[in-house]
Amino acid sequence: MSALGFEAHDHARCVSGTLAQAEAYCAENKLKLTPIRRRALELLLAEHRALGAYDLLALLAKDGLGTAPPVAYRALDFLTSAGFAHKIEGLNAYIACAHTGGDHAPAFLVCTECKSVAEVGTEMSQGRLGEAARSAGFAIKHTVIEALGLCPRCQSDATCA
Amino acid sequence: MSALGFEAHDHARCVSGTLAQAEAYCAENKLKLTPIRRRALELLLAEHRALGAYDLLALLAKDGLGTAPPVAYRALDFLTSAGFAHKIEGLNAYIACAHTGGDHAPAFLVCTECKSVAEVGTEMSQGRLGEAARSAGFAIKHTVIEALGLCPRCQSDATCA
DNA sequence: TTGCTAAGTGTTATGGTATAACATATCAAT
DNA sequence: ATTGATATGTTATACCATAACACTTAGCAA
Repeated sequence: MSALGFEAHDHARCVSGTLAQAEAYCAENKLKLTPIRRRALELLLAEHRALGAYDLLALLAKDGLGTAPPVAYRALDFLTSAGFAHKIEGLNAYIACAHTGGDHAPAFLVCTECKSVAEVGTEMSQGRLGEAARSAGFAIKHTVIEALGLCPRCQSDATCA
Repeated sequence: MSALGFEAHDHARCVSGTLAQAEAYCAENKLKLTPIRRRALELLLAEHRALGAYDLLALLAKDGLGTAPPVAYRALDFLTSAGFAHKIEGLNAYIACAHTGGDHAPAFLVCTECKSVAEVGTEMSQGRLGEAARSAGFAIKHTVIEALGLCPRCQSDATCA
């Protein structure tokens, strides 16, 4: 799967591969990838687009893994803390991470039409934001960097509609 | 008022000056800065930090300017469309704009403790996001660029606590 | 002036997002 | 086996946002 994220790819492999990486990472780091958490990640990876917490909950419910909101939010908390998923603030939705495990400061291209997301690497201390933070004496804990718009596919759909 | 936003400044002037600019901008552009909208902007400017829609609504209610949520959201829609205010997605809150009027693609340093916000200029087509968008054929409509963390003041408070 | 249209406001109801709080269960380490 | 930490089940609630419809006001044309 390309870092740019809007291209076709072998999706089944992308899911199972990332899931395997997540398992390895958890084993190394004493994190527990419980059935709910594992399935939540699997679902996010399979959808390959940003899902709302309640969308995820509905999918988990189909598998008999829980029906109340905290089930979904706890799984998402775990996945985001572990770096397996990210919240897209511009959509109040969640996406599986394209680069398994650990802390990073990602940026996203988010299609508001089909909810597909491409993850782009950044460095927290780079760019204008980091520059501005340093000169203001501001301590960055977390960055939200998102471009909302239309992916190539949805652009063509729009022009033909 | 400095662009960096965490420094002391003559606040009464910063409020009245920006309000005057907003009035001028509306006059030029056939926009109607009605009493509710004007007061909403004034309140956001006066608070000088990010306010939730319901916080703003409570303040408007004190002035007898409305009690139901749509009152606040309509005012905020107008102010954000006109470029007089921005939504901070990371807080689901709203902040008066530091640079009156018109379209721009701002970035923010957001203190999660005291909700103060510094606005930093950016260019939509610059940086990694713009680069990535171009190479992916992605059409950016809007950017969300926020650094969440602690402002200088809240850092010192935290270390002393 | 009248009447039209577009924009703004008042209000009710509802939908969507997220968490607090507490009871219960599981598991690893002694 | 006991303990302590972590995970889960469940209820209730808080917070964020908008749909829909009635009514009013402002601007404009006939």
